[in-house]
Amino acid sequence: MSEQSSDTENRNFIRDIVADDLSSGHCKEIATRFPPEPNGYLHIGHAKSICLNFGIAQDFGGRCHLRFDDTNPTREEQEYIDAIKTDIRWLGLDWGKHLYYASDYFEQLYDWAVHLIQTGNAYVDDLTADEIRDYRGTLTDPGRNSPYRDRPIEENLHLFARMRSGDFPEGRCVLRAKIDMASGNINLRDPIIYRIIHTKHPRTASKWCIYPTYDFAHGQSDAIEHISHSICTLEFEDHRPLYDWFIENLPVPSRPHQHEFARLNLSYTVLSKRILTQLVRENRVSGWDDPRMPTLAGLRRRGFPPEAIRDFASRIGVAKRDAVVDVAMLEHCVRDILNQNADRRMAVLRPLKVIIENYPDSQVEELEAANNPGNESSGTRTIPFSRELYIEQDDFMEAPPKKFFRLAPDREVRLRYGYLITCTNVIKDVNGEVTELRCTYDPATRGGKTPDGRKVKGTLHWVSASHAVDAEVRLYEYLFAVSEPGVDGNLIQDINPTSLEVLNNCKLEPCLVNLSKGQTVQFERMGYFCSDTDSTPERLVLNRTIGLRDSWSKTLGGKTG
RNA sequence: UGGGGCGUAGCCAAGUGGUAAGGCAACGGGUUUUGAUCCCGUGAUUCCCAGGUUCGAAUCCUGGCGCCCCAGCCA
Repeated sequence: MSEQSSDTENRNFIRDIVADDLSSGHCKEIATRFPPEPNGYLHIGHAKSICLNFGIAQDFGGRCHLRFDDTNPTREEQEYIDAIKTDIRWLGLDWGKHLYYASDYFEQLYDWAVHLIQTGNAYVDDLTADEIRDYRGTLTDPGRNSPYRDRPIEENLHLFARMRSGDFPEGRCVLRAKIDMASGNINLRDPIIYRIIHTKHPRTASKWCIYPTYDFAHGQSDAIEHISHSICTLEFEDHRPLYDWFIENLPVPSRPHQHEFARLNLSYTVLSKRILTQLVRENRVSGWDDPRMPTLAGLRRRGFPPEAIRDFASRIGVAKRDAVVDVAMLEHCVRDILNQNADRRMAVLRPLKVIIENYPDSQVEELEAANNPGNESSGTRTIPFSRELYIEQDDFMEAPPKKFFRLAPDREVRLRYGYLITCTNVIKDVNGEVTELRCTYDPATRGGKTPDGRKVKGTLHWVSASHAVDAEVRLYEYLFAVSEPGVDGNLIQDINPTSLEVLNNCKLEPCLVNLSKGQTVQFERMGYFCSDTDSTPERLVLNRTIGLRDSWSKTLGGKTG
């Protein structure tokens, strides 16, 4: 029953197809695959596909392969292969022993190409790239047959063997499937299936100088691995007839089927490997793992929990219509997980000195604070309280507007887990900037309690000045300033110039010196933060993973901190 | 003007002839030692449009309209 209800929750048209294929006996075992090309880092759009493919395998008792689609050595690198494996594991999915490479099948693929030649279904074409384009026709005009289309089989066999042995320079000739130059589907107009590339391959080194194209490699690799459901994105929809044509014309060991779904688009972000690569190459971000990047490496460094990304993937669903998911959905998933799991701490990002004038000069109290008030089992910690503190600059206003219930002259607020304090004096510099606050505290309110039942609207976070740990904190906003970057043509102009703000004078609660890598905590009232990879024991560097929801800034009129 | 897809609330998304699920966002209200969390409440007389079939249509039929993808020796 519970299995059924979870199936219902995750239900989508592809899972329905899988379920039908299983119940109709159409297939006995489910096998899916995630087939990245190692030419860039994985992003959250890939996460959607990963969760879909691995999720189906998990829920239907099947398996999911990780297969690198490494058929073009001019673009692919070992670095990407390693990064992709790291990212999938981090996401929490496991290919077990099923790690494959399309390049594992080069010999078999070559034999099948020969088979196509022998059956009169492929030929070596000497036309140049320009000529091939010209002969291909247009969307509305049919193509024309290449003059080399009817070469004798023996000649094709001989030429193809010479292509393999390196007799020709790149571009000299290609192997083409012989299908239909007049097809309305351009993919069927004698698609190229092998081309000459004299580039060292990350895995096969210099063994090959001809490489199969995606169309020729993908379906056959699926067949070799006995993939039952080959799930890909919509742009491959009109490749399906070609996918099927190869399967039908080759003695492959199984009969896989391709199914297409809509790729993920996210507001305020770009999920195009080409553009992400450009951002990295042009140093518009610090790298593939820049915390503003939608890459899994970036999200990880930013402090997004993998569970949140998986939850997001299941919430957005899978369908065939083009859609732009609101990034707020992702943020909700992140906050949801972090709210449950992140320990609470206090940190002042923009410090304002507060002196408690009636607090004994050398006294220090250790006050107890809950690590997570919503989760008793997370325990408590202790925080030092002393005469000199820091509070957030935004938490004081000399002339507060209505509904501002933080600190102001002659006002009383609660210091969380500390005491109630009242502001008695405001110290300013020559420019009139507030530099320090003088306050008094009520000794009867230790721990922030009000034994007399008095109501205090404002509760502020704070940190003891002499005990505070200094840190740099990096605040991030969307990398792009508009919800659909690039719609108006120039994507670079849509880059948000203030997507990174670095705060250098942040004051953290002492126990934060021990914040471990990969641990995300909540700074009360400020948001979720994690240690950055740049952090060292001498110089702490934290990232703001995401802020808390903030209805106060909304009432102020959209001003953000 | 060729071929392949898709149109259900601001954004996702169920629904497959029996009278429009759910989530996000937004907006009210309650609780609160985080203006957070949590809780409660508010949305489609209508499913791109127009006809038709039917007792009954988002679902079937016909005709429009709109959007996306395809002319790499990329994937």
